[in-house]
Amino acid sequence: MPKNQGREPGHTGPTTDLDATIARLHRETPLWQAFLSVHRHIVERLAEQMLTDHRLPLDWFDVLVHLADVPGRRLRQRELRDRLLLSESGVSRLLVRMAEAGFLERTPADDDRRGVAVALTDQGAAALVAATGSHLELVAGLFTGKLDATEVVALQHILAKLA
Amino acid sequence: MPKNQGREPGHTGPTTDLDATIARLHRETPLWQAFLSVHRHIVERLAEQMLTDHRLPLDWFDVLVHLADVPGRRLRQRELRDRLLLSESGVSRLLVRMAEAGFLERTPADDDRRGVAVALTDQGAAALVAATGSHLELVAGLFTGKLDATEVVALQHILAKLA
DNA sequence: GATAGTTGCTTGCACAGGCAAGCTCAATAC
DNA sequence: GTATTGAGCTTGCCTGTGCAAGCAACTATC
Repeated sequence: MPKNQGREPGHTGPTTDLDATIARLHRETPLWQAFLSVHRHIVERLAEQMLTDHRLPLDWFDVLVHLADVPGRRLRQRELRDRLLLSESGVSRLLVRMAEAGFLERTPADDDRRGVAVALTDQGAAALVAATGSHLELVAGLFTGKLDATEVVALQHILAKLA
Repeated sequence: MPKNQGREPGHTGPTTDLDATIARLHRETPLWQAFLSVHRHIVERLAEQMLTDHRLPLDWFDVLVHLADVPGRRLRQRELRDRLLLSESGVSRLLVRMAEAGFLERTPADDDRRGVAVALTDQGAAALVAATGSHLELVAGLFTGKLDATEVVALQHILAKLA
């Protein structure tokens, strides 16, 4: 690997800056890179499995979970937006698609006539119930299950500090 | 919170299934949810900072890092594809855009005339050098720096088991 | 209560990504 | 050699997302 090509020793130039930058990256990011890598691979597998086994995009599953998790199985669109970390338009169109597919119902909110209330349908609930089992199995297989009790506790602690 | 509405006690139906599903989700996913949440928030902040402070999408920065990290600052397109976890077409168009912006050069590979070799330009190297400092600071601020030495080791260990 | 500002949502536009089809070149079989 | 298969990359089409503009309804101030 040619370093500092065609430079007298001691000379400082752009190539040297670059080498220093690379060195810093090597020193300071492996942990973060590992975190990213683990995340990517698990999410990829979860999404793939959800889609092939249940014909359900993982995002849709997430929406179903959030809806089911709330009293009355019903949320304002705005609230979903917060939980999903999606843009307003993104949520809007996502929910339209899911409503067209029959997983939820969009009705005008009763207390605010601009607003839209999103309610889980029976079909949505059924899809959620059907998909959850194998999803949790895979989460366990790829994540939780790979760690022993001590590590789980440690990770809980660490993630709490990072949140 | 109304549960089991309009059902005699002991009856088992869809609502009960749903409740059981929710209960499982509550029991089995909080760790995974925490992981997802931490990942999302950090990535969001890193991407935002990279874009506003350096007019550089985080994906582009990643490409620059991978290119700079390799002897000769040059990679086959196929190799980048592996490291970036992107589809072939995705990489192709991403690299075209970055080449148009002057960050890298796409030339035919010398050993394989179908292939494309991607080489870091001086401008690309300069952009990387300029952006890395504040990026690493933010990574430290949001991630590594929030953990003490023991936790770092623990997390390394955990991520290695998950990889 | 009118007026101004804000909030919740939708829509037009632009852009990035995946898939599948296509093209060129390489490798292998014969 | 020729033929077949496959690898590396690009392009057309479709989908999904964000941004900004727009609209309707709510709130606050006067």
